[in-house]
Amino acid sequence: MTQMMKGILDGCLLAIINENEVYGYELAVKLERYGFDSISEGTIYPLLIRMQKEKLVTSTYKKSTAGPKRKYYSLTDKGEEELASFIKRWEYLQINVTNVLNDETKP
Amino acid sequence: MTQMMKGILDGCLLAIINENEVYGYELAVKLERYGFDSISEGTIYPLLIRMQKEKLVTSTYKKSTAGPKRKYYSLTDKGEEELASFIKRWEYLQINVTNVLNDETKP
DNA sequence: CATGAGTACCTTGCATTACAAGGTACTTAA
DNA sequence: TTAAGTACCTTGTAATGCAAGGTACTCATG
Repeated sequence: MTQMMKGILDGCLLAIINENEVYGYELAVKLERYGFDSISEGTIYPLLIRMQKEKLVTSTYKKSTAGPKRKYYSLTDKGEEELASFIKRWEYLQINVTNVLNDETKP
Repeated sequence: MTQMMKGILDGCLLAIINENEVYGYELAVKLERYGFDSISEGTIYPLLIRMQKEKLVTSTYKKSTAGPKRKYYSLTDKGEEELASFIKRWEYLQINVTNVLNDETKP
C-alpha cells in the first residue's frame, strides 16, 4: 500500500487544503477517515514543508484552544494549478490501469 | 507521472503476464499501447528480475524468429495471489482518492 | 501543584523503485 | 558487410513514504 501512495498523496493533500484552511495534524486525521490508515505525521509534515518550498501552499500560525499553536495551510494560485494538473494525471492513470486489469484479467 | 507509477507498475505487469506468457520487450510495447508512454526497458527488466526473485514469476528462454532469444515470463501460484491482492489494493486506493477529490474539490 | 492525556509540531535515517544512460548481441535485408 | 530492428541487461540517481524519536503546549484530575 505504501508504495502506491507515492506521488498520489501530495495531490490528495492539495485537494483537502483546497476548500478550507487546514493544519497538519488535522490532515492526518482526515486522511485516516478517508481510509488512508497508514499515513503518519512523519509523512505529512515533510510533504507540507516541501510543498511550501515549491510555493504551492502558504501557512500561518493560529492559537489553539487545546494544545500548541496550529500551522494552517492554504493553496496558492500555483497550488490550484498543480491540483488541476494532478487530477488530470490521476484520471489518466486510473483509466489506463483499469484498462490493463480488465483486458488482461477478464479476457 | 513517474512518481505515481511506484507500486502500481508491478501489478500491471502481473496482470499482463497473467493471461499469456510474455517477454520483457513485448511488455514495454504493450504498456506503451495502454498509454504508459514513459515506461522504459530500464524500468521493466529490473522489475521482472525482482519479481522472479520473489517467486511471483518464472521464465524460460525461447528462440525468436527475429533477434536474440526471448525470455518468456509466466505467473506462479504466488504471483496469482499477489495479483489478486494488488487488484484489491488498487480498488481500495481508487475509491479513497476519488472520495477525497470529489468531497474536497466539488463541495 | 504535579502528573498524565491529548494535541500539535518537527527531524533523522532507511528502504523502495522508476528511469536515464549506456552496453551487449542476435537476425535479416539491402 | 553494414544497418536496422529486436531483445536483453546494468549502473547510478532522485524521489518520497514511513518508523522512530523528540519537543512543547493545554487542561483535567488527583
